[in-house]
Amino acid sequence: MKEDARNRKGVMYEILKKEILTLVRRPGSDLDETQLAEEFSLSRTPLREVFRQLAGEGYVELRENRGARISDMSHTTLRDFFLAAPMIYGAVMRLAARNAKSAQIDDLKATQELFKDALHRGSNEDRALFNNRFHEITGDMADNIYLLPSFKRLLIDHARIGMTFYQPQDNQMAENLTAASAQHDAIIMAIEKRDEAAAAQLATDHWNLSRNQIELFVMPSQLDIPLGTSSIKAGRG
Amino acid sequence: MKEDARNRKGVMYEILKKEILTLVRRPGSDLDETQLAEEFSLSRTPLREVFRQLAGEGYVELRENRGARISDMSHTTLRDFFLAAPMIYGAVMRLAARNAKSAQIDDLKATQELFKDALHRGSNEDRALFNNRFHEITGDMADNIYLLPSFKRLLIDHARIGMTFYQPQDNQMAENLTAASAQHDAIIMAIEKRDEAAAAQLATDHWNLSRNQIELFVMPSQLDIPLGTSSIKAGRG
DNA sequence: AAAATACAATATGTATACAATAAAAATTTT
DNA sequence: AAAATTTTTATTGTATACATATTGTATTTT
Repeated sequence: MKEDARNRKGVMYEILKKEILTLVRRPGSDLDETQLAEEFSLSRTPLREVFRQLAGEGYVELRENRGARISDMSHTTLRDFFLAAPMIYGAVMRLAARNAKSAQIDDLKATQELFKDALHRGSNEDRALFNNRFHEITGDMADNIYLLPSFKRLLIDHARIGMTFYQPQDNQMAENLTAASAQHDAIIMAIEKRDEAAAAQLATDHWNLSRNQIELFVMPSQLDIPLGTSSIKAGRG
Repeated sequence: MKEDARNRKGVMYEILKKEILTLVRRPGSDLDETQLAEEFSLSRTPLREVFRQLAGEGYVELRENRGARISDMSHTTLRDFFLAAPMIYGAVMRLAARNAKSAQIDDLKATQELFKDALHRGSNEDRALFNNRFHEITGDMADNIYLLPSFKRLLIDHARIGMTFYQPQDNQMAENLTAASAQHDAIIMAIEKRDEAAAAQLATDHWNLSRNQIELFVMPSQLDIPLGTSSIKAGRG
């Protein structure tokens, strides 16, 4: 952690973000001002400013006179997420194909390589973080300040949902990760070709894959018990 | 301004928001910490926290070591706005029709009455603020945390664009305001009937009306000069 | 005189002390 | 002993003093 000694505030901001995205800090858990101030060698004043910024971006929730906590994930989270994500992300991808600058495309390719590397190494944290970065870049490419706030909010929970549901336990899950990586490659190509329709379609495909992955996780082994048991699948409706 | 004497921070937050929405504070203008601290009888510490919160919501922009300023409106603002608004607002309206609680519908009706009253009185500020409140309520009705960030960001500039372009100078503009009010009534009805398709269609209609209004403003009098002059309309493409 | 440097003034960022509020513990009352 | 009240402790919020960075002005150098 040889970051600039003067920029402790920015360091804390980045570390907290990463810890939230990778579920090192659990949704709903409290943030202790005094303890964090100690940990990052910062006084409470700049620390509280970081809290407010993170709150504005959706990482944490602030409660008057009662401290900050990591943004919670409720039972409606998945439903709300998959309701909004395809639309927002479809729009972002379409605009990314329209507006991407070549430097951004280079950045996207480099990030995809890091993502693949994390896949090989089997590092869940890095995979989630580079995947997050990959999508953030597409957001920047789209270059529309009105879409970005929701898109970034989606990416936070996308990472956290991914950390929860993408723990390759069986063959099918591992294959899905490979498929996701292939989709990234296809996304890069569509953007490079300025093929808006293809980009928008790939966004949809990407979410469908996510949804399938989650269903695999929620319904793991198919116990094959014929009658009288409540189905987990039904419980999600 | 008989707000709670202890809650000066919240008062400042609300006042700044209103002043930004109504263009009392111009886009791009600086916020002086010392002066505002004086004005609201607050020390710089809580003041800066409010800045960061407003920045998170898109009202102001923070620049390191260089103070805060009101979020700017650039030449691409209108284009970006009308690109994103119909989609986001269409989705919000559809969900509002699906999920609205009856207390929220009552709130919406009450706000619409205040909006109409402001129209009659000819108060541009109140019209913009109650229109803003009207749409905020539809956002709450939609009840999807992933759509809200972009929706709220849109509403900020919707209010500011409205303050710029809805200054009834001629008959056509005044008629458009009446039409907007009628659309609000229709929106309330669609939501109350849980007619999602109608609600989504009204969202589209509402933006088309806005776009027409802006064209009226940008091309005011039709000077009728035949040749050799550059068209303002072309300049916007 | 123009450019570059050094200095002064202003504004922003951080630390700390104190005040207000909420939570926990101990005491009193029933 | 259970409930209610008071007291204590911990945590959050605010003010102020100080440190650092930026901007504008004056001085020096070419």
